[in-house]
Amino acid sequence: MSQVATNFNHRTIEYEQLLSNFKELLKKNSLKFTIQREVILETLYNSNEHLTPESLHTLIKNKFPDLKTGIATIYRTLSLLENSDMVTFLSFGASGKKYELGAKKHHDHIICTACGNITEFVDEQIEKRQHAIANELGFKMSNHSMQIYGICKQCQTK
Amino acid sequence: MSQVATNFNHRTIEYEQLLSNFKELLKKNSLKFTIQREVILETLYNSNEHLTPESLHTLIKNKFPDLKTGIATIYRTLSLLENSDMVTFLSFGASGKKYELGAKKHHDHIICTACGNITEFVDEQIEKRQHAIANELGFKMSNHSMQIYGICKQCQTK
DNA sequence: GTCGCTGCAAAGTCTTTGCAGAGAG
DNA sequence: CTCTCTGCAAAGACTTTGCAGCGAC
Repeated sequence: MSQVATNFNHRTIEYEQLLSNFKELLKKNSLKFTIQREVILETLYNSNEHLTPESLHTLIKNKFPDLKTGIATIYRTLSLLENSDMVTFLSFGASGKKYELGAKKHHDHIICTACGNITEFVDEQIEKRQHAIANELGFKMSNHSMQIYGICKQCQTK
Repeated sequence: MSQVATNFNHRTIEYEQLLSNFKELLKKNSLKFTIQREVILETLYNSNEHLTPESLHTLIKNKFPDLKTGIATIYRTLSLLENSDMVTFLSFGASGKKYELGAKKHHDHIICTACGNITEFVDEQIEKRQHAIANELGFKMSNHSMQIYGICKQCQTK
């Protein structure tokens, strides 16, 4: 186990669970558990934001300057996580892909077009209708997402 | 007026309306109405698909081989249309941006992850809830979008 | 005639890939 | 010890920009 890990400050039962899922996934595919992969997962977990590959990279470089993590590794790990459904990417607006941990409960997003902030929400009625619609159209639904765009309270008062 | 235009086969009142909005928009900004811009608008209008810049370019090259429309012009025109809200882009899945005319009535999308096809739909209940949610969260809603991902009927039987 | 537009090619971004050495199992 | 990972740099894919000649008005 890595030295680095002992520096993390937001370790929780939830995170331990996530980490062990990840390790299991790796083992099942004869992949290796490396410091880089751990740091990426942990950073995604500890961030409240939705991260781009670039911002993830910067965060990691700042927190672990000695690790010299390459951007290519970030991309490789994100797509590994994405293919294993541990992470979901959002591609709202202009600014490229943003990633979030998919382990979290399903939710939708409401995005402020002024400040770029993203708030999460869930609405049961909408969830139900989405299933109904997929059925009506003969689709076998695997996933869904919804975004509302607007101006948030704070930006309205500015 | 261009020679080219007389070749189009799906001219409708709706299209004429769209075209005249476009011309007005151009005039207002002292921009010029060119054959290329006309062809792009018309091709977007006549296509039932959601087009990528690349696929738009190919369509146009095939239909008007003499025009030698450059890909750069496609990009420039799409972003002009986008900034004027005449066109909306969707960025589902992996395959980059797809554009659709925004003049059409609002609708959501259900996407087959096997064949990539996109079907449009509208659901009143969902529309209502979206407005309600934005209100609850103090957002001034400007727009929203929803996607359902799954496997379509045809792909299920394959 | 003026001034914006276009195609082309070059330059930018963002993302992926090849490779040789490092490191997990 | 084996075989996957990693960082680096080079290559790709996609998009934007600079420029000189063309064309709408």
